[in-house]
Amino acid sequence: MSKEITPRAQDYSQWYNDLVIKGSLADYSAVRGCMVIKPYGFALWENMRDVLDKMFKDTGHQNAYFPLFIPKSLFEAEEKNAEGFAKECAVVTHYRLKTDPNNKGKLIVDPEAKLEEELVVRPTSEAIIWNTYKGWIQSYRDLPILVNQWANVVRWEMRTRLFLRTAEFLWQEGHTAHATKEEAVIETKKMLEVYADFVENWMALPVIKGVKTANERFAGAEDTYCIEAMMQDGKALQAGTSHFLGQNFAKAFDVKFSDKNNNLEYVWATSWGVSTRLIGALVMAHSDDQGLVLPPKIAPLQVVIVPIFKGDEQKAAIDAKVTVMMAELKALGVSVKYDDSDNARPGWKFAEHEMKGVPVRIAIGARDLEQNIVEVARRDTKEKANASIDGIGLHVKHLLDEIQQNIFNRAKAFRDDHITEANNWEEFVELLDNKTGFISAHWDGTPETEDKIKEQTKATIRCIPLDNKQEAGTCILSGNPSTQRVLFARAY
RNA sequence: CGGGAAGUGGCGCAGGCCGGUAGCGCAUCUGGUUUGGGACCAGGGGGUCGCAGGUUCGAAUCCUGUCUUCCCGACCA
Repeated sequence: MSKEITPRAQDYSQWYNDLVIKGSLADYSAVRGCMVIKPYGFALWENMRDVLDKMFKDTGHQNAYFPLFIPKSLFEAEEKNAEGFAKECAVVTHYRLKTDPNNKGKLIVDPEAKLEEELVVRPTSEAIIWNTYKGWIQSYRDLPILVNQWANVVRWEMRTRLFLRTAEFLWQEGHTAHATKEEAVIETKKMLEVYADFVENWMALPVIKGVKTANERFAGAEDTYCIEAMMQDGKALQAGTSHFLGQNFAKAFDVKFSDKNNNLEYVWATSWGVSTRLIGALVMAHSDDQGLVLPPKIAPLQVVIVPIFKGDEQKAAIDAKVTVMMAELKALGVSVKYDDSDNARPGWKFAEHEMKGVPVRIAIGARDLEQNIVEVARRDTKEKANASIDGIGLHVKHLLDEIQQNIFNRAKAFRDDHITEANNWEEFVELLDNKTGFISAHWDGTPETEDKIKEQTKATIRCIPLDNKQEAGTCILSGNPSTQRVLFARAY
């Protein structure tokens, strides 16, 4: 099997596909736009999910599960939300197949089994959840409701890409209900912070926290907060969103509560989500031409040990040492695998584990045993160094921390180096054409201007950064006055 | 959905124009030698050529339809 990866410089898209497939994260399937997540990729997702799930629970949320199908009449209740997703909904219209009388052994949809009402396969769950919340909420004492769901959703995209945009994807969606606007806004921002914390400190991916413009806002939201990450080709990738939904869904589904003064009020809402798309972000942000580079804190496997030996005697001596090292590493909470399979030679194993992004590789051979050392190779820099077997556990544990930090620093340095200010239209266009990355520029605040810029350059406003510096300026396109810079980029 | 490319043993490809019953490399299996950056020798197994029709004595090859994938757009997390 060819294991060569297309170099980034040659074809960035192909490089990405190669990483996902040859790194054993996922595979194409027989289903249009849908991928198979392979065990290694799913282990990565499980690690991410577990950390996030704990963070949600630590902030007071509980998990629940709502139906995959949403009756069309419920789905259309919140008009903007429905409109926003209408173009990409899969719809169930029948509930039965039957054998084809004209074609033996084949099945056809039974025309007599047409549903009274079509079912929309959820592209997001606000509708079914708010329809449910109506029954849960009568009094201010029932609030807040802090619920999260881990689920799959379907969005029938025109063009799909592994992890970045698939017709079906896995995600979590938090849906909360509150008595006051203030509380809902606080919740929205809190969850944005949780996402930023997770993506930066676990995935080692620096993000910019911000607010979306009206054009880029979630359908049905009053405000969409987001974290934006930069990929190695300079394009932006929305890594997570947290929406303040106002009372839109409460009004659409008639969810009211009695407050302390016995006034009937509409409930305030938020929703927030991250998806398997984060895996795509991870791959594109850190990896290189040799394969994946995974942050130790969420890597399915942190350390691999490769023996190098001639004959059974040497193997036995190495095995004995490795057993001790493995115990030491495991006691420190490090995940480690001893790759002593006999069907591949060391060089092949080295390449294979680099491809899969295992953060640390330990090689141990007969001549190392004599000196009581091993060769420790780190994936992020590909540096190799000898280390004493005594105290190897702590040494590796510290190295994993260092790798985690280094991957983050590297990504952050790249990102900071690729955010450039543009002060007029010529500079803006020049930067887009000649330097990849984000552009910080003044904008007059109107959707019309934003649309025109998108039309002419394919660049969109990724966000208005939170805590943005206020400064007087003029819009790069219209020349109208502006009070702050916003971030533009071409995006995934 | 528009433009381009592609689908042939597990993977990567050749063959196709000019129809005659499928080949190469890697992987795999057996035996042996090997093992400090993707080993070598010898022998073996595995494919109704994406799917469905059609033309023909005969189709991987020609025709029609269809599905899927990749790249570039429009749409989007």
